[in-house]
Amino acid sequence: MEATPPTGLGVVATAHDGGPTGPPERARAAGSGAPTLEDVARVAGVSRATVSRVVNGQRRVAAEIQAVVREAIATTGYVPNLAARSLVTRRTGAVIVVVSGVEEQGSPSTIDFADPFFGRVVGGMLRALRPRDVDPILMLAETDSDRARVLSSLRNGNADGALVVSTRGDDPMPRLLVEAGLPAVVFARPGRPIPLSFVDVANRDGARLAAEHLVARGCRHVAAISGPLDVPSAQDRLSGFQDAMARHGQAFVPTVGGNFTYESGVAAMTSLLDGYQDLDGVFASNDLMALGAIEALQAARRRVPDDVRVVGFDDSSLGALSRPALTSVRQPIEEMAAEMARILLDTIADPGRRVTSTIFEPTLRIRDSA
Amino acid sequence: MEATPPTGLGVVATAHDGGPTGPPERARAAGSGAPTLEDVARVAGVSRATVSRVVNGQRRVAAEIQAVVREAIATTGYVPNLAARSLVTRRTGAVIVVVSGVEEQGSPSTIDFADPFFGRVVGGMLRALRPRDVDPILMLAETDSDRARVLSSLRNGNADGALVVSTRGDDPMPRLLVEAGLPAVVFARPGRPIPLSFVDVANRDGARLAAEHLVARGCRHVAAISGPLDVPSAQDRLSGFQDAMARHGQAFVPTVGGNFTYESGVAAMTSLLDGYQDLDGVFASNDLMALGAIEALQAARRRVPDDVRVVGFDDSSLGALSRPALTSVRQPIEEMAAEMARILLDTIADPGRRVTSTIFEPTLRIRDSA
DNA sequence: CCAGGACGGGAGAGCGCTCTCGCGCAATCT
DNA sequence: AGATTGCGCGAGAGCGCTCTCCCGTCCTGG
Repeated sequence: MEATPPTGLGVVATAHDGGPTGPPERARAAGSGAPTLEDVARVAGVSRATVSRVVNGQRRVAAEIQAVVREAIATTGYVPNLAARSLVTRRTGAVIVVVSGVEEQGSPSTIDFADPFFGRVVGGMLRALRPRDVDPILMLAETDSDRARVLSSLRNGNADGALVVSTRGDDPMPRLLVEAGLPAVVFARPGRPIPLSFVDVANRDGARLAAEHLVARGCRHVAAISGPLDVPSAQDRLSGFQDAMARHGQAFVPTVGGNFTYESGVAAMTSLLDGYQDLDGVFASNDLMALGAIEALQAARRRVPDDVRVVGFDDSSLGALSRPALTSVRQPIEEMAAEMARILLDTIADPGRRVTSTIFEPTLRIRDSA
Repeated sequence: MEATPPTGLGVVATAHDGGPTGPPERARAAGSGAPTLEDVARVAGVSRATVSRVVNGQRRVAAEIQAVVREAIATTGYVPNLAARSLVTRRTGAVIVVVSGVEEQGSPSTIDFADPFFGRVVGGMLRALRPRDVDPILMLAETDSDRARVLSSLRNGNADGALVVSTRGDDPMPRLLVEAGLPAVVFARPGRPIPLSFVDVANRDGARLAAEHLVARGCRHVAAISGPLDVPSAQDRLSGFQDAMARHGQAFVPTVGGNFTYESGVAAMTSLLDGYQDLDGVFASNDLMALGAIEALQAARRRVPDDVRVVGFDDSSLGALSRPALTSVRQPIEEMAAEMARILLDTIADPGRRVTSTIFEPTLRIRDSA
């Protein structure tokens, strides 16, 4: 591996040792301060083009000239100006991470930044982006104007592509991106089928895992708390769970819908207890609702897991810390996010690339609640 | 819904209705697709400079010409190319959000993206940045080379400034930024005093709130679980708590140090119980440790809050969801983050601006644990 | 009635970079 | 030996934008 660009605070200037051929000019011109290609070229005694070639490692450059140029780069503390580069290459080395939600009347936003999910996704992307020297620009997309802003940023090369994390099934962002022909990858299968790459977890398999675990633990009367059914993943989790239970003899699974919040979990469980006193197992489509369900169960004097077993979905850090610790279906969020980044980068490099999807297998994280 | 730009790889063009004065040229030149200032100028029948003035609202432009230009902009679907603009203005309209940690031998990173703190900070910044059309670029800074990368990005105008969130007291990032003379604002007072703007919460006041609450609830034998004392905030929280207790007659507060993790909270509490059986109140320097303390207390058959009252610090979402729900000192993270963004933007706009610090008052969020 | 502003607009010079083109030189082929 | 190829380098043209000049026009005051 050849020496990476030296960087070094950049402040400069390892003493300029009156280079071999270098004229007695200063390494830095008067300008704004940062050394340019021109400066490096002068110090190295070559042309701008050659320095550019060395920096980008494009065409072959004689070894000795390379050495001289590299030294000149080190001497001047040169770092490429990305605006200038991107102006001509039409590549920015940046992608937009769109956190997309749909504005609601009730709450100010569907986007909950305190949700650890958010950080885990971004963290996963970062780990995959950084090695390829790509930086993520964060943008919110709640309103139409937000979405327009994302689109124009992309359209005039402010960024090379988008990684979209939606909080709702009916989010228009993915469709807009496809229509604009922009490189993008979304987290979770979009509500309507569109030609767009995505990564997802095998939601049905995760639900099956939960079902089989409850059955194995001896549960005979289980219920489900589902998410909003317009969200594909909620849909899959529910039907996957129902199917698996049917396969184990329980034809009918009492189900109440929630909206992925803690409160909705409490409410759903309460209403479930109203109609079905003999429940001994519950599957909630996410951890927050599972936690709410546990709260409602305890309020109703049902012990967890002794009387009723509860399984969640997400394996969030909340579930690990609550008591009883929550048994939950784990989706490898970080890896999924990293894969999104990889797919996007590949798509940007080769726009003709087919739309792909990668489905990750969930695992069951068994703790105390079931 | 109006017809969105017809797709096609951005190829084009709301039907050009043979504009008023427009020559029969196409609105878009052959080029790469995106319309440029030149295109707009041609359609509007004015010069590039005039269009630029309208776009940037700089000098006065005759009202009617403005109208013509605006229409031309709409017709062509023009959006400024930020790379080109930034090349000449040396402003990018982007800031770097540096999530900074220090590499450790043990764990792969001190940065925990699953921590809701992270998302809340970013969310707060976003809300303040967006109205001023500035986008955050996310960067990790764990290694020296990461830090060098942040610095060079800044130095060559890849971004205008940095918002730094450190996870450790001895983080070198703030110092490096100051030395390089780059605009930056950090979250929480830096370990060593340096001329750098920051926002923080009045940690001592928060600790006092906790102390007074415990005293008011009748606690007579309280202990503290502190964070690493090289972190200024941990230091302040502890001494603030000790001082406040002293003012209320308890001269000595048994203290055990933790490292802000759940496990360290469990360990600290366990060791505290070993030495002091009659404890009736505990203050932990963050919620995670408070939660750990509660776990240890319950394991030792102490009821919370009946036997021992526990107060945490952070008012994290975890604390709200745990049982008993955690009483905690709340710092307005989102507002603090927003303030960071504002200070940074002001500093960028006026580099001569004094270094400032804004300290936020914490409040006590009383729930069930105390 | 004419000089002096004030103001609105155009021309053009770059910002720092990449990339195509062409030239010179050495190595290879006929 | 001459002709041909190929390779490495330099020259120079922009990428799309802003901004400083400068010039023409209109308004105002002496």
